[in-house]
Amino acid sequence: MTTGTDGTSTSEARARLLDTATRIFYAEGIHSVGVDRIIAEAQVTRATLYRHFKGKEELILSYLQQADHGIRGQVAAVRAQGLSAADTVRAVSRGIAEGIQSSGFRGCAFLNAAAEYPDPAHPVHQAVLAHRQWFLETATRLLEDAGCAPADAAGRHFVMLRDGAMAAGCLFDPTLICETFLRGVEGLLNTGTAAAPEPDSPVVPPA
Amino acid sequence: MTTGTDGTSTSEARARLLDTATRIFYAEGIHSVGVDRIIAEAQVTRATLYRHFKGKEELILSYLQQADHGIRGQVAAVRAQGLSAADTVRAVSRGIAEGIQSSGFRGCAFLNAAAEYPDPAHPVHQAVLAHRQWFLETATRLLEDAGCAPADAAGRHFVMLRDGAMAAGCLFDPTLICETFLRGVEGLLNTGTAAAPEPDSPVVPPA
DNA sequence: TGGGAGGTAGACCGAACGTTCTCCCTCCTC
DNA sequence: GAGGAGGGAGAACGTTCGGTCTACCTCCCA
Repeated sequence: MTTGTDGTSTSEARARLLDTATRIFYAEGIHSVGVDRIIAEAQVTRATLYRHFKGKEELILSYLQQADHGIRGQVAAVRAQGLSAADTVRAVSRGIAEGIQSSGFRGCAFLNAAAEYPDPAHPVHQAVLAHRQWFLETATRLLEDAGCAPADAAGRHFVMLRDGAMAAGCLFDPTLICETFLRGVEGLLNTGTAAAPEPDSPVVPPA
Repeated sequence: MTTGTDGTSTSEARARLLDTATRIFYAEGIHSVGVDRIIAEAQVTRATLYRHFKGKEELILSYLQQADHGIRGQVAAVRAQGLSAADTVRAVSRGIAEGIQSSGFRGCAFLNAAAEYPDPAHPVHQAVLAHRQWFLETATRLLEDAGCAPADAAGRHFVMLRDGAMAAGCLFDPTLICETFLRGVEGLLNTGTAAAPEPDSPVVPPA
């Protein structure tokens, strides 16, 4: 077994295992898929699975880690284009929209995983939180550069639109979802952020 | 066994079973909860479960049906107050925000169920779609009455904000989520809907 | 010329899964 | 007072679950 720069082991069988797990977990969910399915479709034996992963949970975490790397790479690629801040936001949003409209789209891997692992102490849930924290910070920074103020509110607004679009993208016409999402982003860029509430009428009711 | 007006059987044991299933399914997910857990916490025997439900799937569908009734009732109660259309939208939104901020909030029962049942042909998935169709139509009608045009786009925008808020409400500070959501709704009511895109630059990229 | 790493093949474990079954008790109603 | 429905108690069904195990093969490299 060779060892990659990040300390994770690499091998053909391991890659096949992780790719298969990614495909099936994303398409069908996590709890409903057994390791038997995965080793059968990856064409490896049980022993090989447990040679590379401590158990199913480590396979799930690797799946999410791979998804996280993919999204970070996508954002980094857009930033590397050297567009204006607002156009960078637009390009990232278009990338999200393309994902939603692509065949096999099944929602956000992280939102789906969180739905299956609600316990905040569970490693899978924490991996979701970590990814979302990064995404919120990244979005907030981009919108700040694009002149949106307050940037925190704009970033949260952007993430909320994205979450809504990703969640509904496989439950409704993806074209209309993307149209709504991209118009929402455009509105966010144009108005800076949603109007602040009047000081004497808090928008948030007491709990 | 007595029979209710809607054709479903009613009994104390059945109600205990459904309430317990609702509580556990919502809090912990569906696939990860076995019928053993439910019958133990409902303090009934296996025979009683299978006397009232054909199987676990019928219990899941009943759980979603109960949630659907609850939400429809909530909206109906708001509409019965005779507020202006815009204030009706605000009141419904405040109700959503209160739910998000309540203890034990675990996201949208329907989005969570869809994450566990991605197959569009599955009865559980179809129950989710049916609920969402009703909600979209209801929101669109309310926003149309509130003067938002085009109402379709406004309705989709509202549902997208709600989905985003519900999905993130248990993954981030609920207070901030609600603030963002309610500001977004206010912006939607004020501007009618997001700005239409320029005719020569479609917001939706080709697939 | 070894020996370790990676892999295959397949038996096996205990536990949990959803489901069905029999037996018996207690009400309520005709 | 007979009968049926609702429910309790619990054994048992076959299947699948995640995980461990032994045995053997094949490279590659020291």
